[in-house]
Amino acid sequence: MNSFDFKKIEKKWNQIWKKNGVYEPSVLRAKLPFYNLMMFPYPSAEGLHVGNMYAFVGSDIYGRKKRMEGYDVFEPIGLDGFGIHSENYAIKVGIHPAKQAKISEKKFYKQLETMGNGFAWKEKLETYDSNYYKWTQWIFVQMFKKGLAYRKKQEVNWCPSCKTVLADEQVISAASSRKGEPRSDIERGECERCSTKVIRKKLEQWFFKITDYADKLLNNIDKLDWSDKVKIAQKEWIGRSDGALIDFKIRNTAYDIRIFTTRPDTLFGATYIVLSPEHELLGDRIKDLGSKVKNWKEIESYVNKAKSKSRDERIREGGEKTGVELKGIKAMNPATKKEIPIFVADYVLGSYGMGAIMAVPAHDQRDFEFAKKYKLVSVQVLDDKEHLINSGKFNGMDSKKAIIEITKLVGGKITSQFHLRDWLISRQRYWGPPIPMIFCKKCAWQPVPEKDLPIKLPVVKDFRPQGKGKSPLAFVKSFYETKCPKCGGKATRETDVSDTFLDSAWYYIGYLMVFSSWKLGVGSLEFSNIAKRWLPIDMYIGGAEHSVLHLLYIRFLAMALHDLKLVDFQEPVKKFRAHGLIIKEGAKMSKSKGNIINPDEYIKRFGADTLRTYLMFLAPFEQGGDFRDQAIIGIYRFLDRVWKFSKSHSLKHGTHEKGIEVMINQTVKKVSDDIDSLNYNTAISSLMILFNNMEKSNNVSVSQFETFIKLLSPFAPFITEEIWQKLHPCKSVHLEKWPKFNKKITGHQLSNIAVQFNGKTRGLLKLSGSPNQEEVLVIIKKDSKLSSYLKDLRIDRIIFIPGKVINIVLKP
RNA sequence: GGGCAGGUGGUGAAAUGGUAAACACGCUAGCUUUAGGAGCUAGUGCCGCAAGGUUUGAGGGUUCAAGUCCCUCCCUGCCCACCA
Repeated sequence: MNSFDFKKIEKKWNQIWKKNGVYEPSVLRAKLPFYNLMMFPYPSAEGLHVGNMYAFVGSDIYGRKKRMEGYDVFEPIGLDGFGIHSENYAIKVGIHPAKQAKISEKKFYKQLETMGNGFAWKEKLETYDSNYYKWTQWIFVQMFKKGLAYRKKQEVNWCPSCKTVLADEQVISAASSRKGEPRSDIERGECERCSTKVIRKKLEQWFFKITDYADKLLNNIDKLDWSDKVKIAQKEWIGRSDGALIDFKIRNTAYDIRIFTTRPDTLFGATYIVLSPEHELLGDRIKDLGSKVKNWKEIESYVNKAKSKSRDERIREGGEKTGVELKGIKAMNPATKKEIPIFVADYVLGSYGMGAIMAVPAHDQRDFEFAKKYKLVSVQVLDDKEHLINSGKFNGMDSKKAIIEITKLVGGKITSQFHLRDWLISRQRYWGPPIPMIFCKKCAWQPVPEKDLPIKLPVVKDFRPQGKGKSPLAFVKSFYETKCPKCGGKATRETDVSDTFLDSAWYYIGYLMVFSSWKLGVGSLEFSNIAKRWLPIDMYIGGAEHSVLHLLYIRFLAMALHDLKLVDFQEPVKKFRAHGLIIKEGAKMSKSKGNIINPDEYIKRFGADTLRTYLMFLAPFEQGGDFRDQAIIGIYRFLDRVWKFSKSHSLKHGTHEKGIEVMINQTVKKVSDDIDSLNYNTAISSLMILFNNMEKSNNVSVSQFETFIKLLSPFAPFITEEIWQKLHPCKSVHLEKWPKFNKKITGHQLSNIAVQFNGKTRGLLKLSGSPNQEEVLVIIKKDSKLSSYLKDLRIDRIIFIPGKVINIVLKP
C-alpha cells in the first residue's frame, strides 16, 4: 500500500482551513474566549529555525485541545520586526531595513503556515507597520503625561558596536565572567544583541519609571500561575532588600553621609565609613571640604583610576580590595558617638543604595578583608545566638528587635532598596518608532498631539548608526525641524527611537485592534469591551531568556495602562510556561557553530505532521531536547501505519471490543492530563501504545478509531484531518468534541502482582480478576520457585497492595 | 558566593513511595519484498552457558518497600552577583 502523500495533504488542508476560517474566533461574539499566545518571533537572519517551530507547535497543541473542549481559541501571530536585531541584520546584508522587512515577512509567514498551527491569520500584525507603531507612540505620550516617562542625565550602558544605549536588562553577564570572579560596576557585561562588551557613558536619555511599580511587580509575583524559574528570576532582578537609612555626621562640617544598611542592629560595630568612587562628596562638592581633606590629590587619582578600571584589570588584582582614607576629616558613629575614619573604595558601588556604607568588619566578610588590609578596628557586636553585645543599653537584645530599636535611637529611617533601575527607553538607532516628543526652548519638552500621530519613520538612505550618541534621524533636517505644539515657535523633534521591548510590551493588545483595521483605539469604549472579553492572556508560552526582559516589561506596562484607566487588569498574563530549548547533539544551536536546523528540509522530507510530533516526542516540552535526525523516522513510521490502518478492511469490519475500549478510555485520560501539563512526550507514547494494540487486535470499530484520531489531532493536524474527513466529509476534526474520560469503563482482566520477599522482587504473578491476599498466598505456596523462598522460615508479616504487590516479610 | 534545574541503558527518555528502563531510535538474528531513507518476527541494562545475581552520580538515613522522601558530598547546565 502507498505511504501517505503528506505534501498533497498538507497543502490542501492549509488552504481549506484558511478559506473556512477554522481557526478564526469571533472577536466580538466569542462565548468562551481563550487567548492562547506564543511570543512572536524576530524575523531575522536565515528565517524560522527549528527552535521557533518547537515553541510554536507546543503552544498550538495546547490551543487545539482547548478548541476541541469548546473554547473560542484565539491564537494570533505576528512579527516583532522593528528594532536593533532586524536592523543589524539589514546592515549586514546591506539592504534597507524597510525593504528587508518585506523580504523577511514573506519568508516567515510562509514558514509559519507550513507548520500547521491554528493561527488566526486575519489578525496578524507587524511592529514596523505605522498602524501599529502609531499606538506605540500614543502609549509613550500617555506615559509622559502621567509622569512615567522622563528625561535624566546619568551613567548608562553603551554598546560600542550597536552604537546605542541599552537598558540594564539588556546587558547580560559577560561570557568571560560567568565563573567566579566579581565584575566591576564600570564594565557590567555584554550587549544582549551582539555580545560586545558594554561601556558606561554619561548621557541624557528617556526613561520609564518602572521603579514606581517595584513593590507591585514584586508582590504580585506570588499570585501568578507562571513557571517558577521565571518568578524567581524576576524576584531576584527586582531585588528588594529591607534595611535602614542612617546619617553619619562629618565632624566639624555641615555634611552628613547617608548610608543604607540591612543590618542597623550592628551599628555599634560600625568602625569606618566607605564611599563609592562615584559618591557625590567626591564630585563637585568636595571643594567645600577641600581645605579640610589633606590628601585630595591622592583621592582624586584613586577615583579616576577606579572609574576607568576594566574588569580584566580588576581580575589581575585578584579581587583584592583597595581604598584611600579621606585624611583630615572623620565621621561620627551616631550610636557610639565615636570618631571613625572615612574611606573611598571601589568595592562599594555607586549605583546601589546611597553609594556609601557603614563598615562592620566583625560581621561582614568584605568589610573584614578591607579592615584587615588597612589595620582598622573591629568590634564584635553579636554573639553566636544573634544577641547584641558591646552595644550599650541594647546588650542582650535580639538582633531582629534591635534593627528597629537602634534605627529609632539614631533617627534613621526603615526603608527598602531595589536592584531594579528605571527602564532606559531611548535608542540612538534608525529602525524603531520615533519617540513622539518635541523640544521647544521656551516651553521645554512637549508631547506630539495625539491627532498628529503616527510620527512616521522617514525613509533615510544612510540608516546606519553614527556612534556620536545620536540617531541617524538627527541628521535629517526635514524630520527634526518642527513647531512647538504649545507656543507654535520653532522647535525640534526628539530624534531617538524607542526600545524594541516597548513594541513587544503591548502587542497582545494590538492583535485585538487589527480586526477593526485599527479603527478602534485603546481607550475607546468599543475597544474596552473587546479587551474585557479577551484579556488577560489565558495561556502564554515563551522562552525563559525573557524572564527579566519582555516578561517584566509586559507586566509593568499593563500596570501603567491600568493606572491610566485604559485596561481593567493589572497582570496581563494569567498563565505562563517557559518552553525548553532545542539543542543539537549536546550543543546550543548557533550561527557560529553552523549547526542551526532549518525545519524546511525536514518538512520537505517527512512532512509537518511528522516533524511536529517528533519535536514534541523528544522530551518534556518545558525541558527541551536534543535534535537527532535519525530518530524522526520512528514518528514517520507511526503516522504511516495510522494512515494504512485507516484504509484497512479490518477496521471497517471491526466490532466494539471491550479490551480496546478500556485502553482507549485510559488513553483519553492520559493524553488529556499530559497535554494540560505540557508533557507531550508521554502523551504521544501512550498514543503509540494504544495504536500498537489496535493493530494487534484486528478488531477495532470505526468509532474507536475515531476517538484515537481525535486524540492524535493536536499533534498531527493534517493527516488526522484527512482521515477524519474521509469518514465525515466537510466536518473538521479540529472542531470536534474532545473525548471525555469515563470512570465507569474499567475492567482489569489481568492483574500483575509482583511477589516480594523482604522487599526484593522475586517473581511476577499474572492472575485473573482481583484476588485477595489469601488467594495470592495460596498460589505462591503452590509455585515451586516462589515457595522455595519460604522454606524453613516463618512469616513475620505480609504487606498486600491489591492488584500490585505482595511483600512477605520473613523472620530469620 | 547565592538561587534554580538536572545526573537512570549505546541514544532521546519513562516510572501517584509498590514489577526500574515504558515509548522510540539504534543494534543483532531470521523472514519477506514492486531493492525502499521499506516491512514483519524475535532479541537487546550489566555479569553469567544457565540457574541466578546485580543496576538509577557517591555515601549515610527513614520505610515492609526508595530512582522517588531526609541528610552529607561530588559533577553538569542555566540565572544572579563586591547589592551593604
